[in-house]
Amino acid sequence: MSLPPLNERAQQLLKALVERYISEGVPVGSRTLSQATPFSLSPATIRNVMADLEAMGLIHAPHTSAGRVPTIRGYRLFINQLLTMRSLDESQVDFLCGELRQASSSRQQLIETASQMLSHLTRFAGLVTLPRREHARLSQIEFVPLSGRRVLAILVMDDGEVQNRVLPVSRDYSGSELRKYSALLSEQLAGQEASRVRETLLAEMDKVRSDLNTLMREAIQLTEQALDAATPEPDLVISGQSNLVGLEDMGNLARMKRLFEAFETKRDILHLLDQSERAEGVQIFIGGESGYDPLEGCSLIAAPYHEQGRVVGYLGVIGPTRMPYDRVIPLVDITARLLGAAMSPTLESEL
Amino acid sequence: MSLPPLNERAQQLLKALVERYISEGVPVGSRTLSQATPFSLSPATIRNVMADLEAMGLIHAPHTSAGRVPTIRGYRLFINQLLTMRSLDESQVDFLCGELRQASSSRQQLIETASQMLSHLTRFAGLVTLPRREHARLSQIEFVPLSGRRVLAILVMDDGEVQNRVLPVSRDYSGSELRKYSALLSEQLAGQEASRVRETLLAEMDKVRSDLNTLMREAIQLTEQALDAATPEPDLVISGQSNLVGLEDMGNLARMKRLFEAFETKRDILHLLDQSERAEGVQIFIGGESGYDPLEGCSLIAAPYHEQGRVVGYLGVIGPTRMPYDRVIPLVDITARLLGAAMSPTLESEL
DNA sequence: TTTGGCACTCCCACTCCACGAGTGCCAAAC
DNA sequence: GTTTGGCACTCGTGGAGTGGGAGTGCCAAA
Repeated sequence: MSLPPLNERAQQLLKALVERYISEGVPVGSRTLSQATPFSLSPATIRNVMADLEAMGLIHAPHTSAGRVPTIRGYRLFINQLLTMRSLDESQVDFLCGELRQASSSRQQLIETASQMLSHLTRFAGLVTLPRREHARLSQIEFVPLSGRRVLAILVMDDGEVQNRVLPVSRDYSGSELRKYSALLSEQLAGQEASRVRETLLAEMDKVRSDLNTLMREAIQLTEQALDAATPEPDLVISGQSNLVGLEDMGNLARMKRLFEAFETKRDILHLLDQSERAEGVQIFIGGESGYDPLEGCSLIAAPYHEQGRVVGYLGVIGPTRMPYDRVIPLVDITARLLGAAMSPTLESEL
Repeated sequence: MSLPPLNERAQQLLKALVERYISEGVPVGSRTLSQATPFSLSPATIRNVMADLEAMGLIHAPHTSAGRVPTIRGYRLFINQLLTMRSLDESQVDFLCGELRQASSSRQQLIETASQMLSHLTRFAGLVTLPRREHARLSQIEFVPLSGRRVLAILVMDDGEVQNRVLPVSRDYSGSELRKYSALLSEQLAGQEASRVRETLLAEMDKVRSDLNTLMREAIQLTEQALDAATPEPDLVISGQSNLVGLEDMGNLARMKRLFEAFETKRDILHLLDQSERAEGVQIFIGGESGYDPLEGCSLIAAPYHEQGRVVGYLGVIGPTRMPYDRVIPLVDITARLLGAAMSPTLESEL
């Protein structure tokens, strides 16, 4: 697969070509490149090199008498080895910081702000997954009676996250009865990780099965129902989709339609983001590289973000494959850090 | 403005023309119309009538030798006076019913399902506003201590709606202290309409101002903070936006971009929906009729939906102005009714 | 190994043209 | 007075043809 390593000159020429193509959006010819490059080589020499690069599948000519355009493999090599990052615009970082700080009172708001910032600062689409709450600790359970054989269950996590759900039940419960259950269970379960609660419940259930302690039994049943109902789908906040409408290099309408369908489904994009689990830093998916069709012509720049030192979600940017990676990558990186910091107030000194 | 009323024949011709244009999407000529119309008139006669219709601003020729296309005024007349509704497809109604029933356990789910159904059944974009909860009654207030001088306030409404918010506070509160406040306030406020609670609080505050009853004072202050924070923006759920991508008669990309920006902003569309407050039934906004630019080329079919006999929100469809009104209008109508029924379980017999 | 030269290819924008659909108008027919 | 057929006219559409320009590959000379 990987051919003999490129020599220095070929690398520099590829770099110049990709940069030029990204900034201009037009196939790059040998003449152009000979002017834009530091070693003064004649167009003819450059043509020879370009022929090699094409043979290696790094660049490609749309037609005989056009310049060259990077292939996906070319972009990949460029990003992995040749890209020199731009330093972040300080005013942008300040802006980002400020907006996140302002939104830091609510988790939901924080996520939405981060997504909007990503789209606003890149002029592409911003994505942020909602944080996984597996490791949050249960702090309190409340049951509230509703009319018509329904009970409202409220699970409060120690970080202020609240999940609630209406449970259909088989008989009416009084408020005071439910308060008893709440007290009973809060005592039993408070401080446990939500993911552990189920086990504890099962164990507890075993204990009381033969028992005639129906009170405890009902309490446990209610809680199980609540847990079942309250485990939410992982979700995704997308902003600035409209930025992608009418970008000339997003290709034809049919492709754009598929992309927007993917935005609505969310599922596949979430799945893709999860793949960046392995890596710690910024990950880049180019075009349909990952076998995911709707992203053809697009790239996804993604990074995990942390809370209390644990990866809880991902954020990123979707834009055309021909995007200024040198600006976008650092931006995604810093946004992930800042969001993490904003979500872990005790560790705010981290940055 | 409104010229002498059209005679029967002109009306029928206009009707035929609009129907034809909606189904074919191509300017309609006199020859075509003469074949498609019951009274057998020659093309020449029809041309005379069409000249009249054009003079009245009801139809319009894109260029000299093209057929005619309805103007906005033409569509308006068609919809108000000439349109014959199609009866609903029974299998569609069944489907709709089933999906809504399945989602009826959660309000949020119900809204999302309704929106998706609208977009799925029309193949355009579906909109549903979140229900206004002004008249919901407060059922319970809870405060939960969090780390770092933060308190979580939870407002539970009697219909199972829960609003919660993290409040930054000036000192740490203990759980037992907060429980006292909860009890105090729930007693005081439970059963009141949320919109009234603020008044009550103000009155109460007056009473205790000079008093040294700091407990009550703090409780009131916390509640006020919670109320301030918990009044959510009215929001809008949009589905099937991608259905509008690449619809040939949505015009150019720039227009589509504006439309998608409007979808992201939501505010203006919400505002527009609110205008249908006056009317009880289905309302139709054609193109930029309402002076709202981004909808140029589109129409909005909207209807209010009810809960317990009160209008609490709106739903509708956005599609190209050239849409099959005879199918979409009844669909929006029935969806509004079904959603209302699903949200008012006690009145389920309504349908 | 690099370079200049040269023939070649292909896209793009432009023009020209024929065709067809549809119109407006007029005079004849009903 | 209304309806109709006829006719000249207009205009968009699509295909063919054309010249220019950009860029290439290859070759022979430096």
